[in-house]
Amino acid sequence: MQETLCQQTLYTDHMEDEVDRLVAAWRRERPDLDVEPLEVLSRVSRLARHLDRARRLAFSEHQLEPWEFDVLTSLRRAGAPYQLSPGQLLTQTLVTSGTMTNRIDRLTKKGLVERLPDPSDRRGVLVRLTPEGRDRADEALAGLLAQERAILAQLSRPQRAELAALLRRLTAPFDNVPG
Amino acid sequence: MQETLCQQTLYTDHMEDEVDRLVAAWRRERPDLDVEPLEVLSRVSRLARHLDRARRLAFSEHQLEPWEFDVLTSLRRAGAPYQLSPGQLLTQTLVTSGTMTNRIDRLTKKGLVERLPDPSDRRGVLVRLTPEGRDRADEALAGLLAQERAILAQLSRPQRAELAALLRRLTAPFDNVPG
DNA sequence: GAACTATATCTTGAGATCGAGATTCATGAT
DNA sequence: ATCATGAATCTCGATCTCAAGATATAGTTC
Repeated sequence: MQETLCQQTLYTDHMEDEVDRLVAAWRRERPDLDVEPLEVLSRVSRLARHLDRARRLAFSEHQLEPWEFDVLTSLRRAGAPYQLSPGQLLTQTLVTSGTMTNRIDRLTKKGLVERLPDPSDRRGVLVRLTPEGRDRADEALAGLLAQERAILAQLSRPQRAELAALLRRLTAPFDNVPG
Repeated sequence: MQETLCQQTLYTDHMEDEVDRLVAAWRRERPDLDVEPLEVLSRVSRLARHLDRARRLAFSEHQLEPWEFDVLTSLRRAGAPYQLSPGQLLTQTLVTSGTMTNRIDRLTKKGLVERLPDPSDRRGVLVRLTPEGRDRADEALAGLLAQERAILAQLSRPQRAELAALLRRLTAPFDNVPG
């Protein structure tokens, strides 16, 4: 079973992508450099951009922007009463504090979240999902999962698990240190 | 050798990351949904954002922004005479045409690229790297590769190859169809 | 309990991106 | 030749993001 997995992955399906062309170009132009790192990390960056575009399309059916989705779902999965501090939202969405203030302002105007004073820390604020915000998040999530499933159909289930495990080893250092 | 690879990957090093927490939260809040796709694609998106931040830092030593690096290196690896059409730059950098026009304007002002009329198509333009642009690209690339190597040190060489192959299967459909 | 240091959030201004539409030229059919 | 269609690039306005600094409050040490 594991051998099958590896053989599949390592030896079949050599359809080229832009990164193959990019790496080949570097090897021609700069044969003195080892560009192996690009094989992984350029693919990550490019795939993320493709995903952004696809998500923007998927969400437009629900009149949601990707950034709105990110904030609303962070609150949604926090569980009832669906509230987090702006600081917690920062670590989930990986944007700066100025950006988050702006996002909360706009979502408040749209009636999808509301700001409450933090009862235990007068410096702080809590952002809470409104019932409408919760519904919008749930709808959009279902759509996103359908789209992502289609993209991942290129891989078998064990391949997806393998991929997730390899990626985790790269993300964990970022997520677990001050970063 | 392959068995070793798989065993390592599948069974060791279970340091958690934000996506593990995110997936656990969804399974608690929405046990009716299958959120397995997030294990892969949320990691891709988040890792890309971490990489963006790291790149911005690495490039600041060379007074380059990530977007400048992307354009300059696209031209650099095209080989002498280091020129491409704006359209070719679009497919490499995955931005819109308005963005690319703006980028070329700014790089021209900085003296890193220049615009030439396309001799074979009077609608078209060619963007050419200046000698200084070429040097800046080469310097920054070396720095980037060093940084990326450090990030990838979490994985063995065969694991990196495996990861690249799995990612290729996801990027290839985007890169090879109209998209 | 006063002074410091650290934390949480917000404000601001500059810059970058996007989408839609306009412009200019190429290509192919009639 | 003329027209229609399509392609390549640019223009423009709105929006989004970031970085740096400002403000207010919490802890901590003496």
